[in-house]
Parts: sequence; structure tokens; C-alpha cells
Amino acid sequence: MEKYVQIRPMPDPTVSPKGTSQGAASSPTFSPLYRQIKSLLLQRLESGEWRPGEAIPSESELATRFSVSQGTVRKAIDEMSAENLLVRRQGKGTFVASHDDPRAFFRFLRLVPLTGGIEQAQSIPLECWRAKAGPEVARMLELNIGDPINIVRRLLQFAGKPVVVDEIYLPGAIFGTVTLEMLRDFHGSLYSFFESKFGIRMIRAEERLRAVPADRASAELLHVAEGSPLLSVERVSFSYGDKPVEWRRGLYATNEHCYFNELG
Amino acid sequence: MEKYVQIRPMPDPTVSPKGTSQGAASSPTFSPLYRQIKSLLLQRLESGEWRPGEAIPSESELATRFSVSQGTVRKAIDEMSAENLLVRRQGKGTFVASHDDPRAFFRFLRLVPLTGGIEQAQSIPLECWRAKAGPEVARMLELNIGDPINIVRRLLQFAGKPVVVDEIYLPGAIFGTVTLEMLRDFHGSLYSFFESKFGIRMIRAEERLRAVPADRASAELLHVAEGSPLLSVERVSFSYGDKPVEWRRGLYATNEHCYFNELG
DNA sequence: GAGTGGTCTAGACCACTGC
DNA sequence: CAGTGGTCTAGACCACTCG
Repeated sequence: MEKYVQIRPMPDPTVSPKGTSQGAASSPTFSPLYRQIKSLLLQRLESGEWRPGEAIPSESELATRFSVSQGTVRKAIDEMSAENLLVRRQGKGTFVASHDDPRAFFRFLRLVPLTGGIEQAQSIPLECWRAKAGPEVARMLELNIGDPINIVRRLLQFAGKPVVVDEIYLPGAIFGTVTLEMLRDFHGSLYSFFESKFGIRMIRAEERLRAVPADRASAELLHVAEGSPLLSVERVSFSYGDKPVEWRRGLYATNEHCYFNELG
Repeated sequence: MEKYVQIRPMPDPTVSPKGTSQGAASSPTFSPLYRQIKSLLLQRLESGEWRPGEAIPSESELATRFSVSQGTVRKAIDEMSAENLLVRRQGKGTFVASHDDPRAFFRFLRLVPLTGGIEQAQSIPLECWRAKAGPEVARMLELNIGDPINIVRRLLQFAGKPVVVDEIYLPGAIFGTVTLEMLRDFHGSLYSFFESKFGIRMIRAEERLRAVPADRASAELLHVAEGSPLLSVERVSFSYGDKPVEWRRGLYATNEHCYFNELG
């Protein structure tokens, strides 16, 4: 029999269960207090009440607000910090993670030079148009066939050399209309762009990699021979609540670069 | 100025600093108590005192042994658990992680079918011989050129179909001599093999992926056309103390399978 | 029921940041 | 200096496992 108390899902509970972990039990769903706190914090993030880059209230304030001990709030934030949703900075506070943070850049771009250090990446938008979702895109983005989408084609250069050609599919329902001008005018990563222009934050992604022969168009863009091996990287990106909000296929020329992955 | 106490690096400290966090400070190196505890636990693992699959002492016993609070031991174990070094099981104890654990299997094999569920993998050792390290292998494994190594070639099948051909390089200095018979007689993953037969535990790995054309030998083994694109996966595996103990290059046929990666 | 990990609290103090 | 996150303790109780 469970005894851990369930806190009330109030926006700003002023009073709450008890100091010690007693209280009314047998709620329909059970989870430790710190996970309930985490859920409440997630709601705040999802609702946009706390925006990327901003500080959230201090641990002690949250503890008071939720009528729990600071350690419990701390454990909730610990998990969210491990999931790259929040960033702690000692002496300053806890902040909502942002793709503007340079440290977050290589979290979603695993391409590194075969030899030597890091290089400057440059994104060059090629085309951008609206279309209707085909069966594959619809399936990956949990849309209906025919739903409006934006398609972006862009080239990624490292040290001035073309390395990746991407085709990116974005649901019209949440992105509205994306234009080539918007993309060209923005300086920063695509995910920074999504975050600041559309308020859409990518939390995690799944990638599926294969080796494929270069088609003619991609071969030209990447300066490789048609039919030569390219690394195909298909990615679905998810926002809060595991909602898929982007699908893309990238073709990587791996002559001078490779996809780097760390297995923990 | 730091005030946190440094515990004595004794094998089994019976008495220690103080109940509260006062004590002699200004040690040459500073780190929180729980990290020092973690280091001590790591030593035990590395020394083989606690073997994979075995239970380590309970949190309260460790707390007593190290004269710290249970919460501090807990935090050390938390981190090691997050790093897949230890596994907690509520009500039973904390255990040394093992590659025999089926849950650990897909941690180092990111290959999944393009369609549908999971399949049974089968490893077929092809060849095994001793050689001297060339420049590339020596560099990756931090050996000297000419040092003895074992080379294993093996085929990986999924549902009876060949999908991966691997060439695996193992330092002779720590593996001694590996033979085809040993490999054939063992049932389980290669890392289980290393763990139980050589006492070598792979902790983490780095992989570098590229797309390459199939050479003739690999093409035949994988039943694909010579020159067709294959996914090249080079991996360096590390044991305790970030010591590189395995280098391998795998060629993956990605017609019906893909390399799956989750970006957190 | 004894033993283990898991949760929660309350309070103390340390380390860092910025005013 | 005040305020923030970071560490540590001591003690209580909960949930799970097994004999």
C-alpha cells in the first residue's frame, strides 16, 4: 500500500500536504513527490511561462511555493538538468536551457573533422517552400496525409567546404509559413531559429543512419561523384511531451568528416 | 578557501574526519566527499575486488565503513549508477554492472531493423590471429608499433542474414592470446566474453561513422555488390581509467538495417 | 520480519556570483 | 553583504525482496 502523498496540481499551491510524508493516500496515480514537482516545472516550461535563457525561481522559493523541502525541489531539478532542460549555475541561479547556448550546439550535430580540431559551421539555405505531407512525412510527424508542411533545403559547410545537404520538413500547423528570407536573415543554428522565432524547443531527437549512393543533385552540391557513398542521417526531433515537430534527412559527405558518437 | 574535508584514502577507514563537515582542510586536491567515496568505490571495481554481477556492500554498511552519512554514499552510487557502472535493485542491493545482463546488450550495438521489431543476433567468428600493431592500431590503442595484438574477424547475422563484418584489434599485453576455438565455444556477446574470460570490462566507447564503398571480400560476405555503400563504424572501447582496450572497424550493410542513435 | 534501496525533511555550512 | 546553488548530516518512514 502506498503512503506517499500526492500534491495538489494547483498552479501555485500556498498550503500543501504535510511537513512529513504522511497524508491522504490512495490517489489514482502514484509517483514520488519530486517527480510531481518535476511535472509542475515541466508544465511551466511547456506553457512558455519561463522562456529559454531565463532564470527560474530559486530552489528555496520553489520549495516554499510547493510546500516541500528544498531537497525535494533539488532532486526534481537534478533530473531536468540531466535531461538538458535546465542549466544550473552556482551562485547565479537555475536557467531554462536554450539552443542559443554554444554548449548546446554540438548536441545535435555529431559531425567532426577526421583530422584535427573543430571547425566553423555555416548553414546556407537553398530553397524553402510549402507543400502537403506525403505518407512518409505524415507518419514520422504524426500528421495526416495532405497536411501543410514547410520544406527547407540547405547546405552545411565546414571551413568553406560543402559537407551536408539537408532536407527539412516542418509541420505548417505549428510553424506557420517559413520563408527563405527568414532563414537567410537569421544568424545562428536552426534550432535557435525555431526557438526564438517560433517558440518551439527541440528537446531530443532520434537518428537513423544508413550508407547510400549519392544522387546527382546531392553529388553536385557536395562536390563528389554521383553514386559515391554518402551517409544518410534521418532525424525526428521532439519537443515537450515527445511531440515530433521536425523530420529531416541529411546526406553527409564523409571524406574529410565523420559522424562521432559516444556510447556511454 | 575550501573547507570540505578530505577523507583518508585508507582501504578500510575505521575512523574518519568528523560527523559534520569540518576538519583539516587545505589538502593538495579538493573534491566533494561523495566524489572521494566514488573514487574509492571505483578502485574496488578496478581492482576486481567486486566482480561483475556481484553485490557490493549495502549503502549503510559503506556509510559506516567510510564514516560518512548514507546520503553521501548514496550520491556517489547515484553517479556510478548513471554511468552504468553499478546497478541498483530495490530491496536486493547494489550490483556491479555486467555485460551478461541482457539490458546491457544494445548499449554497444546500435543496429536495428528498418522495419519491425528486434531480431536475434548471431556472432560468427571467421578468423583469429596474432600480429604486430601497425601505426594506426598503435595510435588508437596507445601501444607502440610492433606490440603484439590479436586480430579477430567475425560476421554478425540478424535473422540468419549477414549484416556486419567486424575486424577487431585486441592488445596482446592484456588479452594474451585469443583463439578461434575460445570464440566459438563461448555463447554470448563479445563483451561478455572479454569480461568473463579476461576480466576486462568495457565501460564506454567512441564510434566514428562514415560511408564507404564495399571492398570485394566484405561485399561477398555481406551479399552485396562490390562498391556499394556500406556504413563504416570504427570504435575504440575503454575500460576503467579511460584505458583503450579494443579497436574495431565494422562494415554494416544498411539495406534492411540502420544505425539508431538517440540524441538527448 | 529483517534487510535493502528509495523518498522526504530540517537544518547546517560551503562555494560562487554580483551588488 | 545577501542570495544562489552545492554538500553533508541525522533521522524518519516507505516500498520492495526474500526467507
